[in-house]
Amino acid sequence: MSWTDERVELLKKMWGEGQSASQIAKELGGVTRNAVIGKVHRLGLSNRSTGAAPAKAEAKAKPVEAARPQPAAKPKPEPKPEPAPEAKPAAEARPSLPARKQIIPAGQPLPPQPSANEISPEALAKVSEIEKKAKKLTLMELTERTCKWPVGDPATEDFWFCGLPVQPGKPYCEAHVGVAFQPMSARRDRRR
DNA sequence: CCCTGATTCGC
DNA sequence: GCGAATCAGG
Repeated sequence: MSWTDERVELLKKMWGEGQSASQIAKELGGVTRNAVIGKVHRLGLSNRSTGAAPAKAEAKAKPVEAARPQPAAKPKPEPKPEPAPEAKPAAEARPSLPARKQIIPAGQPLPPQPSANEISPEALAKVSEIEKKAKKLTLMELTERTCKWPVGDPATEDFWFCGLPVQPGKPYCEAHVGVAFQPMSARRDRRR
């Protein structure tokens, strides 16, 4: 794979959004995170900071990158528009709702979320506890080693994945493994 | 150990 | 220019 215009563009975009090099590499495909980082540096956009530079000791006297040969064929005069958020489909008109009410759908509410059942009270407590510490990852941010336990209502903005370190070999973190994999013995409750 | 970006240097 | 290897952290 080579750095085509499109790929470079995506790279710039994602890097600007604060995505990690490895995430960008995965998205692009055919490149490693090293390649991404290398390209980032070559493009001269390694510094993500906006003015307030960290206390890094710069030994090299690097003036300012400026003269970029641009053959007036690119309708993109602006170097950096701004890290605008992704386009949202709908669901706006929510400037700020600090005291948002609990949205409890009627009938069969949420998708089968194994919790909410009668599992080990301890396990449940554990879950509700760690969910506060969850990293709240988005779907794209999940990796092989991040807990993929969904939290919240997918139809809402209050939806994210746990994201804590997974239990080796499992798709979930320790706490969520606890509620995900029931020995199916604690559920002899048949009559209802 | 998992991850992050930074740098070097042979290609 | 490219990116694997390596370095230096968290």
